[in-house]
Amino acid sequence: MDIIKGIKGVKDILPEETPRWRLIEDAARRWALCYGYQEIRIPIFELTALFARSIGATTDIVEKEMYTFPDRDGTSLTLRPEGTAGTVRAFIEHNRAADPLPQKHFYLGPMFRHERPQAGRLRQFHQFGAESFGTSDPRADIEVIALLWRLLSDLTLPGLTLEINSLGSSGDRAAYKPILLAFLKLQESHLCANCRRRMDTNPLRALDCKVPDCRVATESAPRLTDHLSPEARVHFDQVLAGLTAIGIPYRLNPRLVRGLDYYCLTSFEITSTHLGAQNAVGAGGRYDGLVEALGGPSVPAVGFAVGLERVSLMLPETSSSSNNECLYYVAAFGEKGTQLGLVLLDELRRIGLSAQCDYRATTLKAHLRQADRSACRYAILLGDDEATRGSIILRNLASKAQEELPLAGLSHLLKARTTSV
RNA sequence: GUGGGUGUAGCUCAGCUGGUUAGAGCGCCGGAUUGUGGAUCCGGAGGUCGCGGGUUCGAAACCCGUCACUCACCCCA
Repeated sequence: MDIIKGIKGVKDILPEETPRWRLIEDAARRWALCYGYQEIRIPIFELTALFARSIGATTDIVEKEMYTFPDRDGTSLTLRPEGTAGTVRAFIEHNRAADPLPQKHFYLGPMFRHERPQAGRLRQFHQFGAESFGTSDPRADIEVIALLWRLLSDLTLPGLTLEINSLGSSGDRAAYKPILLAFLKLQESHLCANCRRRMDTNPLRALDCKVPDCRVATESAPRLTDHLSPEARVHFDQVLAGLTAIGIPYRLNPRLVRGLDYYCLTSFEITSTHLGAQNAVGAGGRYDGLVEALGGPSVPAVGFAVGLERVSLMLPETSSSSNNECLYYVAAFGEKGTQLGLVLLDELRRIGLSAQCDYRATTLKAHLRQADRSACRYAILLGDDEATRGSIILRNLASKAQEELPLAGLSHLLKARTTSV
């Protein structure tokens, strides 16, 4: 019979890897809480219409990357391809705008996109994201970027660069588009087929095309940042000044155009030289119109998302080991020893001392080998000799020092010792 | 969706221009040590050579197809 295998692009995170994931997730939670963001847990699937309306009907995500399926009554549902849409939906649905506190949320969990897998890209992948609602002040942009930057720096990820741009207001982009389009028309013969198509759909995307000829052709293109309204210009300058004030280095990238429709004004991306072709670790921006577009009140917002697989790929080995450790190995063998060992093991665990045993082992030698492998601190030797004496031998596996202790009340004695240290 | 690379033991990989019983290292189990782990030595288990077809006296190797994995494009975290 054929074995059933996992789905393409969907990976198991095995026990050897979970400590590094916990390290990442714990750091993300810690930093988010530290910045005053509260965890929100939103569903893994939503009505398809939510994503179509928020992300943009003509984006690749919506056009060809969503896991969409009909519910039993025919309603179209979709596994979430990102977290902002659901967070905004929840924000509107529960009328959070009425809450006087600043609404700052973070989330952590799996996302789904039907793409061809490659290094740093999976069909089920994990994101940590933060969303700040209700504040149009540039300090909110700075705060969000700082949270992202401090988190990634804390994890000591190598080769990080913060790139930043302003997309202006929707009005700015509307005014800029014909100017850009006129320029692209002149260069049309030098552009790739893709970019020629983009001239009709989303001309801004031609600016961050990776085809070398296109880069050359658009080198002297008019810049969106030169066509910002005074308000957008001030906002952008304040964000940059704030980043400088708190010591976060950035690089202006006038070509940085985010793929999702809902972004406006500040747009940023953190890349690393230590990833493969997918070098973006985290990215985000401001999306002032989204809440209203989804039927809520007019509420400004800014946020980001980090790809946790990409963080994991970059995480230095040194920071993630030394976990999963167990304190006691109960080496119970022989007829009476085995019986007493079963009880002792349970007593240790009930009192909160981690303990394990390999039930397959029948000899002391086999037990000690397992104790060594499982990296326990101590082995408790309990054979028939000890059983008749009513004692055990406590062996320090590192120093090999042994001492005989009474079996009665052993778990309390050991508990008292570990807490007094 | 498009292109390249790779599929041999649990893992990492050898395997010559086709040649007889398919190999190594690591890991695993056992023994040397009848109640003391890691080191050493000895022994053992473990393989539909991704799958299907073809060429051939003979295929892990050559040809065709197919699937999987992987990297890259598109795009994105």
